[in-house]
Amino acid sequence: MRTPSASTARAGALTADDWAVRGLEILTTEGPRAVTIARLCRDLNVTKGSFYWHFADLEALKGSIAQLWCAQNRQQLTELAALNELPAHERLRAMTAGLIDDGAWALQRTLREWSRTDERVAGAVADSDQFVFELVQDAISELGADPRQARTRAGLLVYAGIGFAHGQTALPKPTMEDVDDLIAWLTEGS
Amino acid sequence: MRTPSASTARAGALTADDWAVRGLEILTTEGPRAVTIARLCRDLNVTKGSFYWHFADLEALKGSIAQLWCAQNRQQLTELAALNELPAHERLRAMTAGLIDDGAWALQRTLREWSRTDERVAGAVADSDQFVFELVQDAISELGADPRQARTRAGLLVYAGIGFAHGQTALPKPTMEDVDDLIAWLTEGS
DNA sequence: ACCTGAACACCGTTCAAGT
DNA sequence: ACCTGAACACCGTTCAAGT
Repeated sequence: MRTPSASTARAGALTADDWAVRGLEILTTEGPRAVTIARLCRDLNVTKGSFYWHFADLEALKGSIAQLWCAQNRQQLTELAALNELPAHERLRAMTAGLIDDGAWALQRTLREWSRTDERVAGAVADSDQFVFELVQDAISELGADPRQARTRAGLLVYAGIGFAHGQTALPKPTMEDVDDLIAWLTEGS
Repeated sequence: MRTPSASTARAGALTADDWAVRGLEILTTEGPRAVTIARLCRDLNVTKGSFYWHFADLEALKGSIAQLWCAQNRQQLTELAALNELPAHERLRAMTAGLIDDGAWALQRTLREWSRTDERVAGAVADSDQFVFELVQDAISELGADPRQARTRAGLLVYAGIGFAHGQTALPKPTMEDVDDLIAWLTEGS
């Protein structure tokens, strides 16, 4: 990733990827309001003109950042799915537990926000959601639900996960005990 | 609402409320990016200095807009709760149906976004969530769930609703048939 | 009490010109 | 191919001055 894409690139020259990497770093540590062209230029020691050679506009950068995030995210989820050895029940439990105390909501929220104004971001987020949905659906299926049940219940769970990440509201935060109850109930016969 | 709050106010003078009302209009019809001080000044035929007499900064305006939205929202929900005559089952159905095809997500999404940077907005959104949660919890209770079940299941439903509003992703959009299934299943005994 | 007018800092975007 | 430098439009914020 550190090597320039084309062999003709000069020594200190930047790649579009360099901008995206630094952008994701800033987004992660300082939030969306800090991701600005002027700020990136300061960090990378170039002027704004350089940015506009690599990207059409700010939206395009957001798209690249989103793709980077999507790749990382996908890998993390794949590791999680590699818990395939565990019984489906345990897999579900691990996924929801990860959701509740993981600090990665903030990123996800911002990406969803961006996806409203940028097609590329929307695509990356949709990919991620689809991936999670299938993991959950498979787990519920293995526990003996018929296909229709597995689909609607997986949808309910995944939507609830997204809602939990976006809520952070006055609603009661589920305890691990609640989660166990819900999973047991989700995976009962109809 | 059109009459100035203080009796000492001059004829053409603006109220803080006037700014909030116009702000909510713009937010509703053109989205969050259009809600800008300069734009409001154009619409209201005043200069920016006028804005800063009424509000400390842009965040303060957002807070006022949020409170306005919260009031409207609360009233709408109360009407919905006035379906108290209907069996609880029908109430749940009406609420979820309203969620699925209502076009009011966009507003809610923006308000949640704003609530991350403004305490007042966060308060208004929390109020709204709490209100919905109690409606759902009561309905589920009436259908014979014990208090603990009612709490966790209502949480699951409400979070799923929030997630659905924020998702708009690649996930399957639930049909009304799915909703009926889920409600029936939600309100079964453990 | 309520607003104007002018200023300032900051950001996104464009583009001719450099190497 | 990759970047500088300077310009422009636009927005948020401040503040002295007006009525």
